[in-house]
Amino acid sequence: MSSKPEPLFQPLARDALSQQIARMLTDAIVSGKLKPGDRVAESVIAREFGVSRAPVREAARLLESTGLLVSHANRGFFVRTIDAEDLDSLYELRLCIEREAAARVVREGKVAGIIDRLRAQIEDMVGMSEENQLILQIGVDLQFHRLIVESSGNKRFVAAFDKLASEIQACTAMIETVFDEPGLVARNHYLIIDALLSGDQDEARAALDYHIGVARETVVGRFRKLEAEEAAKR
Amino acid sequence: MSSKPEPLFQPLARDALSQQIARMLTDAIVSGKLKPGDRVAESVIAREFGVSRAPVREAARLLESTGLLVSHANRGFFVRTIDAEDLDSLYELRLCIEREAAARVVREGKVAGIIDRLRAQIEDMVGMSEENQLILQIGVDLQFHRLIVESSGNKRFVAAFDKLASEIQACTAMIETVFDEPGLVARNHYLIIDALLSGDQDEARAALDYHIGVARETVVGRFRKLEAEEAAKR
DNA sequence: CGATTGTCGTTTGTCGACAATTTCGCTTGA
DNA sequence: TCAAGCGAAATTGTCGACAAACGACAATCG
Repeated sequence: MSSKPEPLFQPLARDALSQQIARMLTDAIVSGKLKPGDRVAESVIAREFGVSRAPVREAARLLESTGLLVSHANRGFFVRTIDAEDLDSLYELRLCIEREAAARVVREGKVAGIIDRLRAQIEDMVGMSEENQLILQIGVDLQFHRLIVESSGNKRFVAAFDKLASEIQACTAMIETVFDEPGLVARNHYLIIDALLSGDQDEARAALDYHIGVARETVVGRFRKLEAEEAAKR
Repeated sequence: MSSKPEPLFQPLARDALSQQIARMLTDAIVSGKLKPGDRVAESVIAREFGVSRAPVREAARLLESTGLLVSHANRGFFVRTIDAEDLDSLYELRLCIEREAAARVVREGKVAGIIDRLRAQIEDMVGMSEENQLILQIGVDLQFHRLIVESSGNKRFVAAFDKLASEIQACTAMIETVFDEPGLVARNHYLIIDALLSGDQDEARAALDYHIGVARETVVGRFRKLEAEEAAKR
């Protein structure tokens, strides 16, 4: 017999049901299958998955802590509605974290270790952009930024970023085709790479100020427009 | 009859068991009755409160999302252990948020509206410091900073700050008598007020850089020392 | 006809029980 | 003596059930 038998099967996903359900729900929200304001009734979800309400409840509480769901006492869970102002706050916080993370990456000379992966992710983005895979592109985009945050070495930055990212992803996915020119946003990430490579902390900060500022204006602006249309409708 | 009937009763506090339990547990942790690494078994807590495990479980999940507890699959909840490096990350994130919040408070001219409350809180701190009510003083200290964050108008800042604050409170409470001179730390807050009143964003940022920097060095330094002692012991 | 009250269905909050998993003391064998 | 293995006890993950709370609509009263 082989001393190290090639594993015939993957260990099957045995994390708690609640975790699997949380993932499913997250996907449904960030991909827009569940829309802001939609009710997420424990009993309904439980029936659909064929499980009891307990794990669903836990999954919901988990998503509540990440901000994707909100709960009203005795009335259950709803997909978080988010207004332009709130989204703007979100971007402001994201900016705080990401610029300092980038500064730290530069300060501690960790750019070289991630530069290849960053480049690869930009390529991925460009590709997806050309195929109009907007939602996937947003995912990779956030991965790119996450990688910077991650290699700052500050675990709290990462945790906070992740929390924001899922919400930003959900919001950005809501507004189809935000961006004018295919691949433009993707390629703009090269400016960040340049700034990181410059070795100047302030330049790194400025690059992110600019980059996130553009995204912020675009997405928030779009949101305000949607809100205005919505308000005019009634 | 009065057109707008003066409400005769306050809505009575009827929050769920889980919320009450969460509060109790939080108190126990930040006051140091539960120490980092301690096991928090659902069944034990449930027995003590005389309730079933469900609300305890939910309370625990709530505290997990605030970072006070951690859960290991199939092994339950434990009071979060925190090392000096992690605490340092915590302070770094806190600094990011708070300095930008302060800058925004200055930028939007909201200083006047809170200055009285800020002063009152410093007085409270001084009083508690003189009575050696360290834990209470820490609470008011964080309230002071929270007030600044809150009046930045950025709800995300507040949410993130709250999450950090509970952990910082727990950690600071662990190390008795961190501070040399009674009332010194409390009175140092006047420097922040001065900076806010100066109307200069950068000055506000600098004041918080300094203030939080001192706290960071003190608390983290103390933590490192504790860790070293702990390591030497074995 | 409008406002208040009663009722009903649905959903959450909580419970006690069972199955699955981990932990720990004990035995066993080298 | 000590390590590995086994089994009982304790603990978590999940379940189905019940009671309380909520929202909506019908019934009642002015």
